Amino acid sequence: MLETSARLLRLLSLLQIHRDWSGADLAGRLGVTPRTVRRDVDKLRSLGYPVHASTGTAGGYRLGAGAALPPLLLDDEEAVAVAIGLRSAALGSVEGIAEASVRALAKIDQVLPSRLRSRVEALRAVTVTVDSRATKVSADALTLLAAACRDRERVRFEYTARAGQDSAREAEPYRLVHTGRRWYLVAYDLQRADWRTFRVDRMRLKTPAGPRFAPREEPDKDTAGWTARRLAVDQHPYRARITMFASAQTVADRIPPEYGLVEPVDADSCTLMVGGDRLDVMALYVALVGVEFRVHEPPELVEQVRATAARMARAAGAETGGDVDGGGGRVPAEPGAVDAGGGA
Amino acid sequence: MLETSARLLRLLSLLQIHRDWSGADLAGRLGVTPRTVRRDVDKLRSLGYPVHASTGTAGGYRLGAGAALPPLLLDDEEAVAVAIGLRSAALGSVEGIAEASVRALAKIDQVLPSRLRSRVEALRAVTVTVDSRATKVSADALTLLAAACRDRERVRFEYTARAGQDSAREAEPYRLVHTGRRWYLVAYDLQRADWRTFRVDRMRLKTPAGPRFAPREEPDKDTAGWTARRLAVDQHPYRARITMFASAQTVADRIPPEYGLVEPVDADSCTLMVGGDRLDVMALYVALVGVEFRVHEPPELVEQVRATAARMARAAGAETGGDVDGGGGRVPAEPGAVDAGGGA
DNA sequence: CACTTGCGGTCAAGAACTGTCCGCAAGGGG
DNA sequence: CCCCTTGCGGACAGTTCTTGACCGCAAGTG
Repeated sequence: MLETSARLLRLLSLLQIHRDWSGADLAGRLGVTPRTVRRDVDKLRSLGYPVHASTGTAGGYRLGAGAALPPLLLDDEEAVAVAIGLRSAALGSVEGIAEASVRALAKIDQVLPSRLRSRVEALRAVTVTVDSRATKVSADALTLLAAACRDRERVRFEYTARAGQDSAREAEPYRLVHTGRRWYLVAYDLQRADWRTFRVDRMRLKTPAGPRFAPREEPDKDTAGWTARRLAVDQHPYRARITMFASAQTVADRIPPEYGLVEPVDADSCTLMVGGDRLDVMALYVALVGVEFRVHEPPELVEQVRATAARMARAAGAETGGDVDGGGGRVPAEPGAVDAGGGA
Repeated sequence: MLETSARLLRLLSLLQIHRDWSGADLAGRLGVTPRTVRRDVDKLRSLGYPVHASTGTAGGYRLGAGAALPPLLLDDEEAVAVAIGLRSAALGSVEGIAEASVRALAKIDQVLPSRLRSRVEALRAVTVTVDSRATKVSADALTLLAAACRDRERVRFEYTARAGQDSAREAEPYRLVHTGRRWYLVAYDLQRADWRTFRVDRMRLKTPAGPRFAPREEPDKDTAGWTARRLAVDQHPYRARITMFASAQTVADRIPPEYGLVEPVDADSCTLMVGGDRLDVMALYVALVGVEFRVHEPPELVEQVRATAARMARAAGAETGGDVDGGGGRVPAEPGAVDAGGGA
């Protein structure tokens, strides 16, 4: 019944706009009996959304934090705010979430009602880019490229090579990589018949996008991904080599794929290569993986981890906000290196 | 059938992560026959989500931009990006969406899985506030207050008055208002037994939140809202008075409620009072309402509107990105004022 | 022209949904 | 302590919807 499915969505949205609802309230809003509301709540629960309920005078239903983010139901204002927020995040003001921002932006951009689009556009027009060091890349170009990667559509563009000469290119885009200052596109260049990375700020996209392409089988299992990660690591001012005392699979599952290169050592440990612009950020990120680790280089990062650990120790007993489980495992000693646990 | 509703949600999410899907693909993913997929697509359509379809070799289904934003299904990375983006937007880096950002933040905060919470927290920790002029208000406090307003929960806090003396307060929170530099809470003060506005940066919230309260009936229909808007207008460096040639209801429907005061004049026109920090932003916002208007004051804004209009004229023929419909209506002449149309 | 893809009608079996009725459990206030 | 409110869930019966299977049709693409 369409009625039923729609009601589930509405129930989810009601639970998001308000925190406490009585069964009777919900029943009224949804136009069904309280019994049916109870059944619907059960359905949501069995779908994995944690709906908490409490009895008594102050009782009611409330949506809690679960294993997965439920579908987010935003009103117009909120949608505009999200779009704007993502746009600024994508342009690099905040480190480490740029790629994800662009992906989310492409997602919301696809479905944003046009009446809201004009509002976003207007706000964009008056928003100045704060960080003048950042190379000038438009959020629009990034959104287009992200969508092209996602939908496997060829892109055509003019490209200005390092030497200065322009050329017309056509390529199959695979990944978008952000390296703190610049954006790169990892793509298969059709003229050159090989994998290439292009600096987005040197590209001038032609519209419309080209036809769809079938994902190319890559010479080494994951050329595009590997190139992207390699690039992400290499282009940063700091490059770190860290041993993580957990399986490569475990570590890879817990970090954003563009963030670093994971290479297995044995069943219980692996090497993580990451790049970053700021040591403090890198230290926290690595600690967040939640397994035991040891930093080998650079020395600055070793020192940073030491200092952070000390600061945390001084804040002794304070809630550290982490819910990651510390991975167990042996932690061999090595002079000059820092051993650190998870849960930071 | 729970199966059916869940499938609808999954279908919606599939359509969001990719742009073109063939019916057979979707059928495979969802574990049903293509015929059922067609039926499900029909259901989505009748729920208001515009699913476009095209026939032929390159055909398939695609989710388009519709009247309302569909439930947004974000993966972990994207959720973190959204949370971070909203946080920075809420703290005032972008004008005009701060309140909405806080509301959206409260919404996502309620359901954010804890494993993501720690990531957000870590990023927050390393993100420096760029705008040093902004008074120091934590996003956490704003989120808490927004949730308290939404859920109608009393708040208890220490408040430092202008003169400097502290006092313990308990209040029923109604609105959160952002004025470019500062955040204010409009609330009913239980000790004083009257409406008050508190500067958020002078509040020190106590946890946990107090009991829920029944919304107070207000002496004048919408005291809290009116106070909030009044505050929003008054606290800005620029205050504008504008006649809009449309009914007060129409105008009120098209602008964010905190943005300005709308007062009816007659059936076809009304007065809009708005405050702002930047003239260009104000000009765009007013133009975005999409009805004919005339700016009376301040003179700077009159000039700004004039200049913007000229710039747009020079960009003649270019797409202006607006899809708002120009409201018809008479536009009386008045010396020294600027007449401007909608659709800018 | 051949092929792919989406569209929608019809049918019958089966499954799910809903409202109604019931008693039970748990929290909060008087 | 009692009473009220609120959520929980079993049972039942009638209604409704869902699903897969089959069909022919329409519309892009090469």
